[in-house]
Amino acid sequence: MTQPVQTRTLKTRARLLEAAREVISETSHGALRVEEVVRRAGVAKGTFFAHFKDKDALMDRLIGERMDLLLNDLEACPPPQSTADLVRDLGPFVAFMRSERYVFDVILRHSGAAAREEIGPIAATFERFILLLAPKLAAAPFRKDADPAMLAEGVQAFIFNALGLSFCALHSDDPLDGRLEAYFNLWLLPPGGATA
Amino acid sequence: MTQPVQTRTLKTRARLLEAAREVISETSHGALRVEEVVRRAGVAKGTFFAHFKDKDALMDRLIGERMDLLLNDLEACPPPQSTADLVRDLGPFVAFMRSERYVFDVILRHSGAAAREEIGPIAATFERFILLLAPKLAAAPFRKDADPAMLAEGVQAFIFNALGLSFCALHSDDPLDGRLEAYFNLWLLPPGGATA
DNA sequence: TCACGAAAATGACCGCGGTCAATATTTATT
DNA sequence: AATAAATATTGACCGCGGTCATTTTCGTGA
Repeated sequence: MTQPVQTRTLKTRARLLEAAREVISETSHGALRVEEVVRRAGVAKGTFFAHFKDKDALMDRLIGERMDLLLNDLEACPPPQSTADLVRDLGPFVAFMRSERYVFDVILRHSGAAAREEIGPIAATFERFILLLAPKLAAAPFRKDADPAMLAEGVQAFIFNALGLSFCALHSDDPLDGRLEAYFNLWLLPPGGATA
Repeated sequence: MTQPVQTRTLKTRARLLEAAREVISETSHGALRVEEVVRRAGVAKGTFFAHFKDKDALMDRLIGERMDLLLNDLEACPPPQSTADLVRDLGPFVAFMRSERYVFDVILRHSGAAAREEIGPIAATFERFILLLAPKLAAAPFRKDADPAMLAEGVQAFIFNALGLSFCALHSDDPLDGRLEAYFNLWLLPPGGATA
């Protein structure tokens, strides 16, 4: 978990990560078993926990790296011209977060920094999310009376809220998108706009 | 978990719940072990799972009932005259949610209905939260251009967000309250108010 | 009061995450 | 090259949530 010195360490860790990615690609995040990962990596169970504090730490890393890739795409988008644009641009990112209930749970658990010490990959991703979204919101035709970073934090909060509510009865995406857009309209647009 | 018929069933369930409350009051929610609960209740382990789908279901019920009591107090409050008032009135409710990391996690996991079928106690509490808060917000000197229920949902979202962020570095309550008030100012007040 | 079907309780058992003292391997030192 | 110190690996073991075939208890009708 700290910085390794021996090449052996790097090799082992890489094998563990590769095995984990393999398992996930064949099944799902929620179906991953540490015992299966170490079996594929050809190491003992204890070795896993010498490299990752716990199973959650592995998930933090794997899910974090996936989210980071999706943020690259978001970063490449031009500033949205409407809340509908914003919802669309956020689509893949949100889709991954709701791809599995287990994934969403892990993300929730790590969205705030887990401890003072080290900021985990998922928490870092959300920091990046704010940093990346704020200037886009500032460049968009949205309200100008608020700190863009704060507006971005609100967007994040509404995404979490909508996801939390959506993980139940409904499975089609439309109600989620609609709900998000309604929130964003109230949060981002100046009053007198398209709000009810 | 469904409606029991025999009085024996009621007795056993009541003993399990009482034992669980006892354990929690002596230790914490996170420290509760099913084996300890059944030991105190004087029943076998399997009996527990005949009464509760899993440990989470027990927690859903116990935490839900605590939240419900706190909502009674919130209900008794007059409409807030400012966002600072609102933050103060929400205080006990929020304090319980952040009393333990484990409690917050359970609440997050159950804040949306777990399944189409039955709405759990915690999810029901949040429905009540919206229903209860909306008219108060409508009666408060806040923005009038939005559905009060939606404003209440936003308040909920910001609470979750602030809590998620607060569960890490800081332990004093001031930054949480301050953060909440800042969110509420932007979300609830008409522009041109006290916002930056 | 006895018998019998239904509901409840039992506890041995399993899966899986996580631990740790013992062992093996690498690196540093002379 | 030999030795010691540091680091990585091992796998038997534990804790605890959850299962299920079996047994016990309860309600009901003859």
